[in-house]
Amino acid sequence: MTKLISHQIHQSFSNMKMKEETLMEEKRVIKELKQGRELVNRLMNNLKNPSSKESNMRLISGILRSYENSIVMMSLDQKTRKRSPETKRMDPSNKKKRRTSEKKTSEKVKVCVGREQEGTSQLDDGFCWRKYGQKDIHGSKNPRGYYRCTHRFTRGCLAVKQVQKSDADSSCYEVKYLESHTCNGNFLLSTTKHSVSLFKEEERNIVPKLHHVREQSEDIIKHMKSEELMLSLDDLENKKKIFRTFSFSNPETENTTGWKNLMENFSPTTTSESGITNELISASVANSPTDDSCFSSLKNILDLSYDWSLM
DNA sequence: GCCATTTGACCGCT
DNA sequence: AGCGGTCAAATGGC
Repeated sequence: MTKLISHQIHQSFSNMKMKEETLMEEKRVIKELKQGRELVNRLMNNLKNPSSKESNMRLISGILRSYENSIVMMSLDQKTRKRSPETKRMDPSNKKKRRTSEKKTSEKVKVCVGREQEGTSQLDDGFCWRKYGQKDIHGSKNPRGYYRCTHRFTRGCLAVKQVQKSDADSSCYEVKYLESHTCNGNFLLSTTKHSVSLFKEEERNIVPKLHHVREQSEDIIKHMKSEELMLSLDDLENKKKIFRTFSFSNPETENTTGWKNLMENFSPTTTSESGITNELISASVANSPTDDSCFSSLKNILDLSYDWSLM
């Protein structure tokens, strides 16, 4: 009895912790926006007094960063706040309605097939996942497992995957990835929304090594464009005669034709080896997010080393 | 005791 | 109304 009570207290503390985290998140957003406002004021001063030594470009970069961080934090906040503990079960009369227009914007990406790992029902794709649900799916023999990134609350990573055992081949799993990992803290990578992972029995032991390489080269990657990153990985993979993961970069910053050409050059060897169909890749390209970002456009201008001091 | 998983309930969408 | 995705209390393993 006392054990049960203490456990419930513990759970309540966990819920309180979640609430605290939400409040802290709000404060961080406000702080971020205030910083942005401050930078705008300084930029305006600069424009009024051209003699000022402060770099306009640096100020603009700061403003963009501030807005981007706010957007990231707010989108996370909306998703995690869908249902609070006190709105459920505690007081059934105080049920909170879900917002109707809040249609999930995650890009449904891909289905890929993997093989069962001995002694575990999980596929090791190199990331840490936490299961948060399981559902029997209408018309399917096997239930679907719902996983999210372990770092969802600590690093705000929104990556989610769905794993379902194939009806046709019980040793195979269909894995669907929604959203991408942002837990590496790399915003360039965070805009890489689409990824396909393939899991083969003989490749599993290579996965951690690849992640080690990825972490080590994080600083280098920050200064690389996505295409370069892909090609580097491709090169790495070719050297080892393996292929496991490739990422679709965000077309916001890419030329679409160039992107498709790249994929066409990229896919023939990999697809034949891995079993992924060209249709899948085409669909993935077609599914690429199209929402335009003013920020990325501005960033492009900045990247082109536009001389802002001339303003 | 802590943490991950399980599982029934909740809720939006079609 | 039924389905699929998510939540969170309960449970189990270490």
